[in-house]
Amino acid sequence: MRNKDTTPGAGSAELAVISAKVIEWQRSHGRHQLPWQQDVTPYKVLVSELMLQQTQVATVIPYFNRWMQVFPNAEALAAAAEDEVMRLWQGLGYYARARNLQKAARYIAELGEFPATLDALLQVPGVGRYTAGAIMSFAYQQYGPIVDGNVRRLYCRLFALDGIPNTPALEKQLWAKAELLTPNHQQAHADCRSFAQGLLDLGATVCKPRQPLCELCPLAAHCQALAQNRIASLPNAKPKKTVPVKDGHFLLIRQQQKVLLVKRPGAGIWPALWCLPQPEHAPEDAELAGEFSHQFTHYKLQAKVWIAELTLQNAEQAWVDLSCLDDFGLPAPVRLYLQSILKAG
DNA sequence: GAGGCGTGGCG
DNA sequence: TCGCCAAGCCT
Repeated sequence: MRNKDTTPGAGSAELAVISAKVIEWQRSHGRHQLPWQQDVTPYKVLVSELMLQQTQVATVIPYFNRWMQVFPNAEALAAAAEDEVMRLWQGLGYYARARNLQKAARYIAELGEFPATLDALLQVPGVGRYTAGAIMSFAYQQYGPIVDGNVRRLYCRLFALDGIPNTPALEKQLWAKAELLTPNHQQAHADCRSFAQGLLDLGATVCKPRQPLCELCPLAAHCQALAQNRIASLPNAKPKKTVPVKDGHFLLIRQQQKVLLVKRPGAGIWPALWCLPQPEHAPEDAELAGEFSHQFTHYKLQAKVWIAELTLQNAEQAWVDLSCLDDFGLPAPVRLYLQSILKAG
């Protein structure tokens, strides 16, 4: 019996048409948002993809350019001091990425060659399933399925997937679609890079979270959510969780224009960054120097800064002139607070 | 496998 | 002001 696919909108022939349309759209409409996509190297893709995790392109660009000036290759990064790595990453957030990136550079330098298969890339620190696929697609122009926030939204609409976001069940469906839809470099004329870039750009500029531009979408004829008039309700809303408020205390220990900073531990919040000392509780009989608050993804920090005298600090420490803060990697809100002191005189 | 992990932009 | 979102990964 002939193998005939009767599934509406999900046949392998239609999948091939869809991926071809993504590539064609990318070639004619796609933007080259990333200036380093000329002259691609695996190291550049690794650096940019780590920086781009949960971070928008416009934010990453200046960080990437500075990074490549200082650490032009994996060997330079492998040999760098941790403080310099953190200084260049400061302000970008999710600081474990910076530490992972240096671990990755050391791993690759030790390996002697850049990993070039999905399985080998997954062994690299900081590289997960998405990043491995992105490196295969962008750096090697080979088969590399990707599922990120853009692709998630696009596939949920295109295939009318109405699972609950952030659940293994939906993730499994999404990756299954990605593996089917992603072109293979063993096929003739496969343009794996344009497909991956096309997916990301379509998600970012057409299949947007709010007010998607379906009239401009090259996949509109294949979109099940559009056909079912469910564009506005797919993907399903993420279950929302209330973020707790936490109190935090910081010590301002000054000698004229210098403040005492301590290096934070390598795990938890703000790993390996320099920061004002943080006691468990507010010191007794201390004068309040100031306050600030900071909104994290998972909680809100209400911080009080207390004027204090020099005491023994159980951490690496440094006296830092307020005019030299750029020499250290600091948490963004702490940097803001210290800059306000400098401004006030 | 659920939760921790930053920061900035935008409606 | 507030909530959502962003080229996710690790434990």
